[in-house]
Order: sequence, then structure tokens, then C-alpha cells
Amino acid sequence: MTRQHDRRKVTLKDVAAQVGVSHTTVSNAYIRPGQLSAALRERILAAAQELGYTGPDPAAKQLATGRAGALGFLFSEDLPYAFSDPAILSVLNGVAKSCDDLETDLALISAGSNLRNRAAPVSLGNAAVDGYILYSVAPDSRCVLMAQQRNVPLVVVDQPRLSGVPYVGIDDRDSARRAAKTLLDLGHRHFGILSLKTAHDGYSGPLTAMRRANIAHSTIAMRLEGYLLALKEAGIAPEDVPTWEIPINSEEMGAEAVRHLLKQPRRPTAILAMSDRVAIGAMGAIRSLGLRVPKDVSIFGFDDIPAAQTHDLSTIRQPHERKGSEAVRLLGAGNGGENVILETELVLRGSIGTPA
Amino acid sequence: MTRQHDRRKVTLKDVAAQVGVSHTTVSNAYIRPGQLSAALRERILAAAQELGYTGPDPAAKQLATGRAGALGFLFSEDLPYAFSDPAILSVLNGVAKSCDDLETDLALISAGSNLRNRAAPVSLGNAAVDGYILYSVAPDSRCVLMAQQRNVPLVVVDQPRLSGVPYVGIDDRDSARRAAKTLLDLGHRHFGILSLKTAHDGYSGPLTAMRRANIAHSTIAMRLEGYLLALKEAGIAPEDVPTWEIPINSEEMGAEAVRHLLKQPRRPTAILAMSDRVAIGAMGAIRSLGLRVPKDVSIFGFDDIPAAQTHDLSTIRQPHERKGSEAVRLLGAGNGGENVILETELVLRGSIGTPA
DNA sequence: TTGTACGCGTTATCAA
DNA sequence: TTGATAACGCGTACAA
Repeated sequence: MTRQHDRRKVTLKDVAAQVGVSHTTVSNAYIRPGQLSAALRERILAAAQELGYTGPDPAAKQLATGRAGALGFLFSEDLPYAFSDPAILSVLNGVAKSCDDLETDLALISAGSNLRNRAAPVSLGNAAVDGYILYSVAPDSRCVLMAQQRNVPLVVVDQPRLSGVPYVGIDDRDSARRAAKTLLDLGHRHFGILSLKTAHDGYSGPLTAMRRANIAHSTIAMRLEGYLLALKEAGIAPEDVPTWEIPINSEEMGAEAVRHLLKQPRRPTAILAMSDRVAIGAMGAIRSLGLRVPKDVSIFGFDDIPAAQTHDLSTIRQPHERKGSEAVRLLGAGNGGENVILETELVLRGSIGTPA
Repeated sequence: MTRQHDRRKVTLKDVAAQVGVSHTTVSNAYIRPGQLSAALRERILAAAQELGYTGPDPAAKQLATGRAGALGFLFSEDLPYAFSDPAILSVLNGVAKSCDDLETDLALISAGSNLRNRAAPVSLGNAAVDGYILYSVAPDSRCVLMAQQRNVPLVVVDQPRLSGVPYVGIDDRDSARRAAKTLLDLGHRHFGILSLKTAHDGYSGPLTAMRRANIAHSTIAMRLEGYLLALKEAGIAPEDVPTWEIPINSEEMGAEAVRHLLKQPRRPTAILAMSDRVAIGAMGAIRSLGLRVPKDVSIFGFDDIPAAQTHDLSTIRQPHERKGSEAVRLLGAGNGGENVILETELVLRGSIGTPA
């Protein structure tokens, strides 16, 4: 244990002693360069360099100022899974850019893997942050409570709606409804829905009535509602719409699930998918079954991730990056319950057409 | 600015006053439950709850103990790009798991986007961490210097080799050599190489002699060396091996690059790709050109990401997760310059065969 | 089992 | 322009 890091930490005081000034002056040299003569500042900085002083200690600075200069981004998924989702990445990108502008650090905190091992992620309570962005966290997650207890500003993106906490999201129900309506207008009458997970139990299969009544994620619930609402308005009963639930938002899962949907007695001519990844996976499976898109089966995604364009997939465009930047803005704004509902956009591409 | 968070912070002292004990006792209630009667501890915790005390302040605790309870993971790419790379994700997963075991937080720090806007990422200097893992950072990056200046333990994964700093990596040269040798043994004589970026200038095109002489990433240099070494041993001169450099590790880039390689006067029968993503993209392009894999063109990847298996791609398996966990271990071990070179494994699948 | 006193490294206030 | 002094909130010998 003879590593260099063990040598007693060099502090402001050491530098001050070396130069022969008070530690306050040294502090000013860093914080308020205008408050002292340039010559003295030079001498101080030179001495600091010589002594190996690398600037104010973060912890001490934070204790003195009361600000951490960082912000926490909390999501409930595992790291690897979360980062395989282009949608999360876009949001994160928006957050990162805004943080950059604000000269603020960004701490990524995954509640997913932690929750399994411990009662609560240490990160949440310990992290030196001035505020949290909760991204698509399950409402019943312990994280929500913990984050609130931290007594720092909070902003929620997508999930869950918390009273008194600013919210950034989209109108999921209306967006889903417009997607369904588009297919209805093309003349489709036989639908299938690919739903994202309604609970955290890894279930894969038909979305039962019981499960439908207990959807943990409000965005999922809203999208489903939007789809079914449009169909109902067109005289199609929810019971007649085969719906398959997928535990993981991936292409593979989408491919597998759509096969079940296409096995229905009345094969759907239109598929409503709750994400582009699922839709893209489904498109591949549809084609490998010898069916054509959109001739035999039309398909509609959700998100408008980059891959949607290359796959010519019709979808709902979400302003992912803006979700992130708005979240940071609200965190800084510090007002109580302002909500931001961002506009979505219907993106029509070659994956939809009139039924055969 | 009338948010609840403005109310003066509740401290140990407040709780102590409420209960009528000293602040030390309250501290013990949290840190050393055994040091006081269960009954008193209950009373203290109850009072804390009532007062809204959420546990010791992270900054103050860190200042007093000298430990942050967190570790920084530094990479030089942009967040969205980094997280689209399955290899990074696996490493990160290994790190995350180890952190979890150690009850340590994990701060992800991207130097990429920051470096563009500022002289240096604030994160690096500010982050409240007890040590840094530098993951595949360019040797000439300012981050390297900054991280060293922070005067906390460092561990490097993959890049760059720093004297006195523990290193975790693989034998890139030997791994690449084995890949090339495998193809040589199958009888191939005409090769093409798909190289990852040798500099940060976004260059895409033939790897010129000038660029070859100034490769910024040692892993890239080593892999190239390994390939060419094997070929040279078989009597094939480096000049006769068309090599295409790709600025971004993505399927799209691999697809585009391989087209140039296949346009060579002597079409290569074997392609050596420095990553699976590039190889997988290339496979698609090869097939869309009407060529068969491996009948017309054999291809060898690097990494063994999950997709390699589904694409039946021969590759070099890297123990990505172990890279992460070893890095954390070395950080904790705290010894000076111990290096860990992990074993790779030749994974032979259907993407290679004898030349036509 | 509980309390006193001090130190951690910095910033902020105010006086010189 | 510079410096003394007091927080900031907590951990921890050591004493009681």
C-alpha cells in the first residue's frame, strides 16, 4: 500500500503557506480571479502546480457551497438493457447536452440491478447530486420513494406521474389513437397489438384481462387505451383484438410475438406495435413467413428511432432529445408542478397500406 | 422559488436536539447500531423520520471520512455512441456488478462530448469518486492527464498503457494473429482488412502508410500488427493486403467499407474485421452483392458480441465482463502497476471456409 | 452507553 | 487587494 495517493492530501492551506498568503486568497485565485492581482494569482497557481495541488476538493466545496454541481439520471432498467434502447439513449443525449451547457455533471443511476440485491440502491441516497431526473420508473418502485426522501428537486420523464413533481412526456393515448386511426382509415378491420411489458414478472404471452387491469406503466396503459379507443370508435371490440405482451423491448421479442399474432384464426392485416424495435423485429418475422409488408400485413411502430427510417416503418415520432433537455430545464427552474407535454408526429412510411 | 427544498436542511443536530441526545449518538444510530440501546435507536430513527431527516449528508460524510463511496468510469466516446456498442456495455456490466457487490456507486463520465465544448470535462475534476476506470481512452486525450492529476487510484482498460497504472486488457496482437492464421490454414491467400479508426479525424478510406505509422489507439495498432504478422509469415506482403479504415464502429460502416474491399483487382476471399459489428454489416453487404459467405468470401470478426452467434460469425471472444470486474478489483487492490491480461478464445463458426 | 471536542477542506462575510 | 473568522454537516478519538 505504498501508492502515491497515500501522501497527505495537498490543500489550500499548503499552497497558502508556500506562497505566504492566507488560504482565503488562494481560494479566491480559483474562484474569483478578479479579486486579486494577476501577478499574485500567477504565483499562487505556480505554487499549486509545484506542490501538486489539483484544485478545490469536490466534497469540501460541495459542503461549503451547498451545491453538488451534478444531476442524477435514474432509470429502473439494467444498464445493459437500458443502453440497448435507442429511445433511452436519445433522451440521455438530450440530458447530456443540457448538462454540458450548464457545466453540470451527470450521474447515471440504474435502479434495476441494484434493486435485486439490496433493499435500495445506495446510489440514490448517497449520490452527490442537486436533483434527480426519474426516467420511466415504475410507479411502485422503491426508488420513487427514496428519491422523494432525498429532498432534492425532482423531474419525472414518462413515468410515473407524481403530484407536485414536474413531468415531461407526451400524450401517449392520443398518439396511439392516431396510429390506429390511420390504419382504420386505410380500411383495416383486423388488428393485432404488440404490447410492451405491463408488469415486471417477465411474462410473455397474451395480454389477459387481469393483466390489462393492472398495468404498472402508465405509458403502456395509455397507448393500449389509445389503440383500443380508436378501434372501438370504429366498431371493433377490444376482445376481438389479439394482444401479445412482450417482457423486453427488443427485435427478437417482436419477431417471436408477431408469429403468435399471425396464427390467429382471423389473421390480422394490421399490427400496432408499442415500439419501433418490436415493430422492426416483427417485420422481419412477417417476411420470413412469406408475407409481404404492407401488402399482406401493415405495421405501425412507436418512437421513430433512427432504424425506423431505414426499415421504412410508419411510426409516431417522439422528441426524445427534447424530453431530456426539458427535464434538465425544469430541474433548474425549480418550480413545483409544471408539466411539459411534448408534441408527437405521425410519420407515414412504406410499412402501411390498404388491406389486400 | 418557494419549493420545499429550500427549507433549511435537517441535520444530525436537529434530530439530536429533538430526542435530547448528542449528535454523536444520532450518528452512531446510523453508523454503528450496536453502540447504543435498541430502544434509543428506535426513538432516534422515529424522530428522524418525523423531522424529515434522510440520513447523513453525502458531502459532509465524504469530507469527514475521506471516501466518496463511488467510482468513475471514463470513456472518450459520446454517450449515445458508446452505449450502442455491445462491447462497452458488457464491460460496463461487469463494472456495475462488481460495484454492486462493493456497495459502491458508479458514475459514468463521457469525455467525448465534453471535450468539444470545453477545455476539460468538469466531471473529471469534480466528480466525487474514489478512483477512475479509464476505458479505451485515446492516449493523447486530455482526460488522461486530468485523471492522473486528480491523484486518486486509476485503472486502465484496453487503452492507453500508462506506466505505474494497473492495466486490464487482452493480447490484441496475438488474438488477431490467430484469426488470420486460421484463415491462412484454410487456404486463403487474398485478404482484406476492415480496420477501426486510427485517429479522431473521421477519416474513411484506405489505410495509408502515413496513417498506419501514427495509430492513436494501441489496440488497433496491435490488431493490425497481428494480422499482418501472420500474413507476412505466410509470404503475403502488407502492401498486398487492401485495408479500409472506418471512423465509426457500426454495421453501416462495415457494409460500406467492405464494398470498397471487394472492388479490388484481386477480390479478397477472406476479410479480417476488427469488430463484430463491422463484420456483421460487411456480411450483409457481401450477400447483397450476390456473393456467398463463406463460399465466396470468408469473414472473421472480433469481440464475440451476442449478435455474432446469431449471425454465425467466426470471431475472437473477449471476456468483456471480466475486464470490468478485474478493473474494479484492481482499483480496490490499490497496488501500483499490476497488469491483467485476460485470455481470448477463438470462436469458429460458419462464416469461414476454404476459398472457392 | 453517551457526550465533548476537534478536524475534514472549502467558501462566505466582513473588516482591515 | 488581502486576511481573520465563522460556518458547512459529519465522523471519531477520547473522556465520562
